[in-house]
Amino acid sequence: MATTLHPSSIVLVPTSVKEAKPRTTNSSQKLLANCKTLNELKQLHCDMMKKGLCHKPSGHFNKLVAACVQIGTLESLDYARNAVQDDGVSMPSLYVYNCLIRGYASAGLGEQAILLYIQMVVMGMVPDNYTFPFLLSACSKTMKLWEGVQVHGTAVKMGLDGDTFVSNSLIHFYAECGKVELGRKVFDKMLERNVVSWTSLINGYAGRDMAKEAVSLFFQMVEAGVEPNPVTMVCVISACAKLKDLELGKKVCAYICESGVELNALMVNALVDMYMKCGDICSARRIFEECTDKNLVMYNTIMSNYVYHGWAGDALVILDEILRKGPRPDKVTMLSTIAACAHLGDLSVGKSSHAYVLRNGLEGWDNILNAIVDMYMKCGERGAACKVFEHMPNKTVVTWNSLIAGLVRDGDVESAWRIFDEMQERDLVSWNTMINALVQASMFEEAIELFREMQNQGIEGDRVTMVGIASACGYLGALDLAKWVCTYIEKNDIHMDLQLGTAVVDMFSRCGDPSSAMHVFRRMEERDVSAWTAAIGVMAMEGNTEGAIELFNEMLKQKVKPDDVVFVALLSACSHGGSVDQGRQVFWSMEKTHRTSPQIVHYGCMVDLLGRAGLLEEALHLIQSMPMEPNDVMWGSLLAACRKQKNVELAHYAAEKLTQLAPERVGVHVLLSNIYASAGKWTDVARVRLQMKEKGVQKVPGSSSIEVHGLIHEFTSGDESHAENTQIELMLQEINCRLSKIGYVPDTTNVLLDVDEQEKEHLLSRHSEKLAMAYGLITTAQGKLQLETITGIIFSRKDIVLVEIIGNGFS
DNA sequence: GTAGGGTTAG
Repeated sequence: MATTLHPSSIVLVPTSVKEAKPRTTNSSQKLLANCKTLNELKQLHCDMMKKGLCHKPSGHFNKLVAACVQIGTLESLDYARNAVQDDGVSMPSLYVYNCLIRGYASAGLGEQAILLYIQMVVMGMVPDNYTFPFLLSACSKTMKLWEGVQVHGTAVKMGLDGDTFVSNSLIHFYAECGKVELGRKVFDKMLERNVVSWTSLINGYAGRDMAKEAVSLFFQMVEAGVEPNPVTMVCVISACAKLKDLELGKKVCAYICESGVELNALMVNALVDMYMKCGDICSARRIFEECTDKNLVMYNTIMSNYVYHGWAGDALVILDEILRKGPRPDKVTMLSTIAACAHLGDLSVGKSSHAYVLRNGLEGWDNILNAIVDMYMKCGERGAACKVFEHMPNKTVVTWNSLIAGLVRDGDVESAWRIFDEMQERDLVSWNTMINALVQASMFEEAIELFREMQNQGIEGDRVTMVGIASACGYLGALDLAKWVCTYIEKNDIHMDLQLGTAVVDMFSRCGDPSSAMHVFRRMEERDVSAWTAAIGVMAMEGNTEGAIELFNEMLKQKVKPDDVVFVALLSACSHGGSVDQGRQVFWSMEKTHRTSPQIVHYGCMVDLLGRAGLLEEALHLIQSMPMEPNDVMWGSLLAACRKQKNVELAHYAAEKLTQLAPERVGVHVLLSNIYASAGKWTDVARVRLQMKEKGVQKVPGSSSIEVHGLIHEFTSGDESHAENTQIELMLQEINCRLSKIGYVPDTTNVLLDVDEQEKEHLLSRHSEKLAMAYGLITTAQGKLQLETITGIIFSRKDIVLVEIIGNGFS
């Protein structure tokens, strides 16, 4: 044995036990404490046993257990526990139990720690004020609230709840279990609070989405005269990072500078993270560069923040730096790297990262495999993703979510929905992924139905859910639902951030409620160019050119830089408002004032604007003179204008161009046939329709929907499928009767079918919008009233029929 | 002895 012993211990082995006993005791204990590995320790233990030195509950034995805990591996902890339990006769000391409980707790093996506690109590030992903090830390890691509460109860019974250490641990424990308010109660009852008490509660708030409370508690602490230490600083800085509040972060930084607390690596890292989360990259980089002992965590912080902000390329630049001069990348580095690859669609780096993960045995960590599945899906490598997925031993909800999101991106909503249905466990992200997938696939009613199902299962929507639902609602034009969405957001205290605010503005705009849209817009805390575009879109929807231009000028005043899209909204406002001059002005100002060249889409807007105004020649000239090749949209737009102006010759030319560019476009045939029809050229109509039939092109029938009591009812022209068709039929007769009484004569020029006048009138009386309106009139109280008074618009959709009626003297 | 940094999916 002695030959393999650590050299220094050989020197200290006594020659005579009697002579050296006092010295040996101290030296052996010192040796135990210095052991770096379990093997070293085992040998020493064996040696001491031979000399009869290591009996329970001697000081030697205590030190042995402490040394095992110090080493901290699972093996060393089990070795100590076996030593404690070996004879089952002699009683180990309380110190030994405390030590072991602490060891298991800090190794993350809370269950074992709790078992030891139970064993100790069963043996009749009385826990002390050291036992509880260790045990509570074990409980918080395994997140069992009821176990912690029992410990709390015992501590109270034993009169130890007044102990500062015990109370501090209780605060931490409750916060970890998500019950920070219980931690607050403990804090409030404390007679003596130290810096750890404050820090524990600050950290509890910061970690539970109550970062505001955390920062305010920090300033209360300073006011109370308690000096914060580096740990407190780290907690409060990370609270500022969570709030993304740069001003507050700077205030805390200023305090740190004043107080003279020395920066340690953790604080530097927290500061770098805070500055990056607040968007102040320069300050973050400066602090990082100035730090003389950069560690991997700091690199990881910068990388993950770059990925978070969507600057995946910059993240990979940092990776290069790590590989050149930094420490070896670890699993967190690789997680950010893989996420960056997913973002960039960089399959090559993605694949080598996957290989690195496998080579370095990092694949045991579920998160990294999830990220790999996600990366392959985002790089379009469905096969590779599925292969990793199939071999994953622990598929979590995140894994499934990545998969369904990937399928959705692939456009395979059907598969995504099937997997979603089969999922054993769904979280909010699963629901949001699926709801937004349906919205993207224009399956708006299904999206709303799924949202209802989600609520039925007791899950409430968040910001992301509501962005999807607001968008679905807008496309459906369901105003009642839109109002409900707005109330839901308020009631559930969902933060109206830029994205949600913009979605809600757009929703009201599409539902034909401009005043609600503008009300929401005016209340938005922050407005970017997309938000302004949505508001300008409200004006466009109303054909309010002046309003749109005013908003645009206001936007410029607030130093928001216009982008391509806002000009589209602006031009469309001019177009809908029939404001040709303003439209031209906006168009030319793009280059002159805003130094941006009009894109093809802007030329398209101009063609639309000129076409609607009947300036077909000017529109054609613009198409012919623009610096890029005209696309099918422009010709389509011109064609539509020709139809309105009944210019068959130009229509023919535009249609030809259009067919060359997009032979598959259904609209061309339909429009062309309609143009021929309106000019009475029925032989040409027949020819086009025959062509359509030959090519297998079918017009998707137009439909109108109406929302009644929160349900959407959809009608197509001549639709008789509705359950209440008989009543609808009666109402149509009633409407027609009333209309003719006041002298209404249907305008049949838009019925582009080769049928006689009577048939045209019949078709017109049953087109989809009229059916939807008739249904609205019989099903809503407001509708019934409307029939009697007919004073305004009862529909959420702008309704041609209604315009027709009002235009004929109904209002 | 109690409190502290970077972590995937929508």
